[in-house]
Amino acid sequence: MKDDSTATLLRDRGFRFTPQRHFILEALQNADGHSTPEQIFDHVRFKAPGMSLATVYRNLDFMLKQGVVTTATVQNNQVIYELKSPEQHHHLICQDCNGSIELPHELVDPLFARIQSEHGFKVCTDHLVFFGLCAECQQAKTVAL
Amino acid sequence: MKDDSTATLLRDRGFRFTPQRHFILEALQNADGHSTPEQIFDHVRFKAPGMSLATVYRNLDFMLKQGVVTTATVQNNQVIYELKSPEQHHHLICQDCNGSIELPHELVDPLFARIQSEHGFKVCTDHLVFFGLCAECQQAKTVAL
DNA sequence: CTACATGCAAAGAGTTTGCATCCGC
DNA sequence: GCGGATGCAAACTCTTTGCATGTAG
Repeated sequence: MKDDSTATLLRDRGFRFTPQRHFILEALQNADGHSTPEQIFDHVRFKAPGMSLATVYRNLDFMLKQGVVTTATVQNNQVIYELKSPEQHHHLICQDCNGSIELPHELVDPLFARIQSEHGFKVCTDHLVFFGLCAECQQAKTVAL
Repeated sequence: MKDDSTATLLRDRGFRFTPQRHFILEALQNADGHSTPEQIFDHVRFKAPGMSLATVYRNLDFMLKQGVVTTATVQNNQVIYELKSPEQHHHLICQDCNGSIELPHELVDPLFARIQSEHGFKVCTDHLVFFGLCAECQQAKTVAL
């Protein structure tokens, strides 16, 4: 359970580990990869009816500051959250089936290195999301034509 | 003037080339790289007082559909627009000085190729924006410490 | 003259905030 | 019991939409 370590972490810093925070973390664990605040709220509302959407927003922001979650802004102007994991990675999201694939940072790093060497620019975005078509959906598209 | 060709394009398709559209294109040309709807509105309001923000939104959307402009969603959850240019490129935006650098697609393409070969995933995002620190601001940061 | 466009204002979606109350530690 | 956290509702920002009017071609 990711919960326990996070609970300890927060308490050590003088914060509390409330049921609400527990359910939010749970939602993030269940959604493999990425969740919008709305999706998290849907999960959480089911577990703890009466819980407020404002609490979801406040806690996502709070956990972001505490380094428990990361965020990425994606195409359709939505913010997604995910649990921060030890190895840095990114996501490929299929615009047809909405499935998500993890992309290890090793593939992206050469690009960032070239940007640094050729433009002197240090990329700070630590979580990228690329939209496109997964193998199955590409296939489906080709067949359909 | 980019205007002329766009005017012809739109008219050929049965649309009009209004002064408002002219000013919006002008704003996009002046802002080298990227503009938010708000920034475009600021430019345009100066040239044509009385012009509506709704018109800016409507026309950005319209020109996106017509293939005259492209869009990208960036970090702080803002949408930026830019004139579609013949060679595909991306942007590096400095989070300190807000300056922008063009990144040719050639640098990004190897990554997309690897994503395709290793994950069978075809990336469809055609305009990326990476946030980070430009050379000068990195320097400034280092000195400051 | 006829559709396409515009301006205005109101409506929507998504997110933040103030304040009284609650509850983890 | 204290100070952080929550719920509720109102406020705020960004964007879209309906409708009457204007205007490019």
